[in-house]
Amino acid sequence: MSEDLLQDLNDAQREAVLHGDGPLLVLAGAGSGKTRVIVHRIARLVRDEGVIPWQILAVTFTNKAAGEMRERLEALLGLAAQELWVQTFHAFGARFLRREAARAGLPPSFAIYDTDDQVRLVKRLFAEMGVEDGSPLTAREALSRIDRWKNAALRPAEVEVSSYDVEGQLARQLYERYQAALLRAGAADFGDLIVMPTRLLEEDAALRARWAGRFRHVLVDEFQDTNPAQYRLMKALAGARRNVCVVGDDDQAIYRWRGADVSNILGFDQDFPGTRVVKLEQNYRSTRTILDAAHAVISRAKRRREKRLWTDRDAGAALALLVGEDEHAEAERIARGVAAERGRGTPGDEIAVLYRTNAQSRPLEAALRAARIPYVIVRGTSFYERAEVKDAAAYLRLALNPASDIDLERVVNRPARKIGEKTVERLRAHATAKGIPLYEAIADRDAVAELKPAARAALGEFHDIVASLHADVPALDAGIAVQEALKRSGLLARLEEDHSDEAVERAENLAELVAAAREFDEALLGEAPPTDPDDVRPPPLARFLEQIALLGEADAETPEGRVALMTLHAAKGLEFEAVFLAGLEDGTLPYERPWSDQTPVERDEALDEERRLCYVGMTRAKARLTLSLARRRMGYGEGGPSYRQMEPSRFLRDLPPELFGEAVAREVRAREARAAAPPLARPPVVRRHPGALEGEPHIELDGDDGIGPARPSTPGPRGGPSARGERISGEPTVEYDLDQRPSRGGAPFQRGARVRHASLGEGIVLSCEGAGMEAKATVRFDSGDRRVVCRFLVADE
DNA sequence: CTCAGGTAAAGATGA
DNA sequence: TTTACCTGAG
Repeated sequence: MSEDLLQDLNDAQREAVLHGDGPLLVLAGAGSGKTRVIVHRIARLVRDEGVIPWQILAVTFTNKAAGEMRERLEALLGLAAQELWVQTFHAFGARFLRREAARAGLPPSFAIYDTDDQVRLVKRLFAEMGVEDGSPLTAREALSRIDRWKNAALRPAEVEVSSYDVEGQLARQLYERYQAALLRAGAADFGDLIVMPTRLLEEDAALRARWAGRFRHVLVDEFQDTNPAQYRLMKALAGARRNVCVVGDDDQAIYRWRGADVSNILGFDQDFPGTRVVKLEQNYRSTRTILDAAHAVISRAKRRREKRLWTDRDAGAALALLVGEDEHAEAERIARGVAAERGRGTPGDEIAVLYRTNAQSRPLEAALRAARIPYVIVRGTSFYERAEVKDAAAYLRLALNPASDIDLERVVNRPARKIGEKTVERLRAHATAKGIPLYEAIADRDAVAELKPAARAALGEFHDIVASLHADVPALDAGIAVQEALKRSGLLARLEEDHSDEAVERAENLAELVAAAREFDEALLGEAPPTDPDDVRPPPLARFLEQIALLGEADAETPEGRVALMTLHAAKGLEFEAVFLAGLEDGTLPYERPWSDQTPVERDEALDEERRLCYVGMTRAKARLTLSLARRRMGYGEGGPSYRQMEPSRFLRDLPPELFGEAVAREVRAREARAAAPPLARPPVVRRHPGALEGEPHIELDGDDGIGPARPSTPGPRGGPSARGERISGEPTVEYDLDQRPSRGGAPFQRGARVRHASLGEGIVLSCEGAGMEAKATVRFDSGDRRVVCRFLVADE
């Protein structure tokens, strides 16, 4: 029976799949078939061990991972897979709390507040507490402290802050009020979805017995990313049976900033004595070259479990490196590289462009669009973050729970009903004094007595809308509920009056929301009735709203044929034939905040995490990996945006030159020899490697490339076509123009040169004085003539 | 008191 | 570029 489940597994994988009861730690390197092991293990438990699907809990961190796991389980188990508890930690927490809402002091239809809601709530509370806007503790900072406490599963009363830590004291006070306000509004934040179940289980033995009793097996994916609260939750659920299987890789721990604690994985076997440890070190994804490169980067991390992935695949293609003068030139080269990749027949959805920060996506998008390459930006959320969609969601949440003040404040004047800040403020004063929600205050004669008749009328109208939604909508299917909310609130009508492009787009988004809700309803129809007697399922609308809060984009799949653009964080768990990793510069990757005040230890830890992030990115590539960097990048200095000279990433310097191919290695050796002697002025060298094919891995650089010994670089503006090694179609593709760089000093821009400025746009240089960093140019922009420091200008082609 | 339009400032990762 | 605050018109 289980034969087919064990086929095509290596020994280590088979050991993990076949492991019986008791704790199991699977250390699974990138591309080692980790998901396969979890999926096959679950399938085996159900098929061969007779474990009932709803007795198995498998938690992941991302919706993507949960979705993939569920899909593969459905393929193996069919309908039986539906009742498996396969979901993210947070989705599990929400599901748990819906059932145990009363114990947590929440209504079963509690809303889940996102970061935006949290910030608005904190600002409100700060105002109540008399904390000024310019306080040293911003709302976001305060929330990040609260978040940290929640990651440690601390309740407000348990938080200890030194009496000298004034901001900490304030944050602690805020935490108390914040939590009370959430409860009053009948809402939970992301942290609560973990903390509340954890604490309820830990403190109530009967409850724990019930839940730990029902889950005969608990599996945790991406275990390296668990925070202490999640760890305790897992432990409580595993109970005395201790059938817990955790799978992870400390080299891929990239969520330390979210409170993840690698010691959960490093110390697991101590916390669960008798743990069986299985290591998966054979990689099935990447070529040897890619693995060697990734290892060169990760092996220099300060704190890690020693291990090395191996493969029986060939060395494969050499790494490629692209160097651009600035982020636009870098993006152009990447676009050309992507085009070449497609030219050799790689489907678009097997190509990814990865970067550290979302801000890097803009020039990449522009370049891909210019090259007519279809792409898609993969982001956790975006659709549900749109203002109009959030407005609609706020009406729906009010329909379920009118006491949610944050939602009410959001939409009380949307669409505009002439209810302004002042009106709300007065209303709030009454609500606070009487201890009632805003919704009730609106219906309270005393509260609205002093308002102007116009405001009173507008509020009354709004109250009627919410009241009617509250009366009619909660039991309806999600699709109809959304439609009703859009209609009765007037959101859609107002947009349809307006024929601007923006309004049309917003209306389309709302239509999209209705469609998503209908789809959701249809998916529910396909649900088999629960065989689990304890399974209580909330009504469709509540479930839809929960999905919105937890899932972000309903469909995270890359549309067919499109090149995927995403952050390194979003790339975890994915794989592509060809990967372009952009921005390999110190400051970008590793990312570094120039003003950060970290201790040396914190710096080391942060750098290690950047290293792991780089490792994650590199190991996404199956066959070809291209690295790229920009010599300078637009950033923010004092006095607005300006170009920063970037040094090649230290991670690049960790890579052995041979990985870029023999030609590069030879060149680097030659340069090393030359570096011993003082460099003389030499004419630009352009070497072409005969016989290389179009689209082959290649390297384009002009001087300090990060491979081999560093050489002092010339500060000051660069640019102009001379520095942008042109690649001529059909020509050989390995190019170096090692010593080509603009002359030192002199006016950096010729009269008549086309230039671009970050905020002023394109222009033509009229005159230019000074030299180097201090040079100033008079430029004719569309908006008029301006004198600008050349540093802020880029040569435009 | 609301609203629209302008200006200054921003600076990372996600459930 | 986008977003948050500010200012003046209605």
